[in-house]
Amino acid sequence: MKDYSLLGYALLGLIYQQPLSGYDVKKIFALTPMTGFSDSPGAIYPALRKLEQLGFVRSEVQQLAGLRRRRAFEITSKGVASLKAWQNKPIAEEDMVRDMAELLLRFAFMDETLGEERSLAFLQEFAGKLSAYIPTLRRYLDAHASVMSMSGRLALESGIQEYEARLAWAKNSIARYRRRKKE
Amino acid sequence: MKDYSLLGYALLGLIYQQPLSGYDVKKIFALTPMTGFSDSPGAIYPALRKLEQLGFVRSEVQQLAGLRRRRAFEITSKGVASLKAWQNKPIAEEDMVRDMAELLLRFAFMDETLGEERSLAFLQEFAGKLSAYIPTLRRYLDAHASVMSMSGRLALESGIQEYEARLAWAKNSIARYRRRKKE
DNA sequence: TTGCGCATGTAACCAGTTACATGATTTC
DNA sequence: GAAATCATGTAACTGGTTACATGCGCAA
Repeated sequence: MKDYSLLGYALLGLIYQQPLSGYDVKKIFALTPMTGFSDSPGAIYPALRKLEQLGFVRSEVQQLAGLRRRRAFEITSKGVASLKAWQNKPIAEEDMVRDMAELLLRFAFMDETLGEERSLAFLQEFAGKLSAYIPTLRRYLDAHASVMSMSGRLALESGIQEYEARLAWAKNSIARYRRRKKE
Repeated sequence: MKDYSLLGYALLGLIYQQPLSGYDVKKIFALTPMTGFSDSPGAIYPALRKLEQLGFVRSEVQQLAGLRRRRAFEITSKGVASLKAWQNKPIAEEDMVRDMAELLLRFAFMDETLGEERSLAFLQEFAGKLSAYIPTLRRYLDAHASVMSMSGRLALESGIQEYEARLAWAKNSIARYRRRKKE
């Protein structure tokens, strides 16, 4: 139930959707926009083992006719509970600063695990935190712009605009969930 | 000259601007938007040591009247060369996928180290790579949207919009450098 | 005189990287 | 029968995390 690595939760989220082998995961990380995660076996196989030791997944070696043997992992009820708990955590300011990717990952599987109602609530919380955080960055920039180089100012500006883009995205996404609810 | 950790280059960039102690660095990481870097001593002091072993910085213990002793680090010519080489590397597609933060960090100190002309060229390269990369993500989304949950689609959409925001930023920044050149 | 901020460090642990290693099956 | 792909693993290393540990100087 404790904090676990981002990779661990990504695996849990994927395996929640359907049982997967290490190689399946490798392909997903290599070929879909879930890049950012390494597709190296040295990352994936030990992480799956770890999840198994924790009792979050169980595995079974399959020897299907004509196919190579593969070890398929499926999520356990304990794993589901851990995944949901992680997704349900309140959003900390820290997460926004250090780990935007984690927040997006928490959200990515949320419809499936917690339902659309909860996804909407998550977005509202997210938008609220962003609205509070962005002005602190703007204030910093305004106060220090005069002593920064142009590239330094622009780099900071880029960071701020990233947050603004996320906020716009969140608002738009909220609207989409609301529209869907009405239908 | 080899690849070194992001933290290492961040330290090099900061120390390039002015000599710093470990505690100075800690404050910067804690109090400025250079968050994302841990301000824990267990991260900072060993990293500074490592840079010193590599010959990229040198340090000196200062005992100023009335003040606690502090070890101040300053960059060496070898450190400057390493910093510039890192900033000058061509932008790889991989960097865009895995390490946007690294690209922004390379740019953040660029005016000071390489000059505005080079900063402009970097932005042009960056914008070019983004323009090529974004459509591949869009195509993936279009092809797979029908089998994804709403939260899944939106999470991917969020990633794409982040890249679009960076591209808009880069174009706008290019215009700013150009305007400045004319003046 | 207590406690806070300055200031520097070490040690145990852990996750991920790179590289190595193996072997079956399918395709050309 | 060679090469590509499927498929799973291990081992050495490294960088960062958390937690611990120390001690000075200043202000209340």
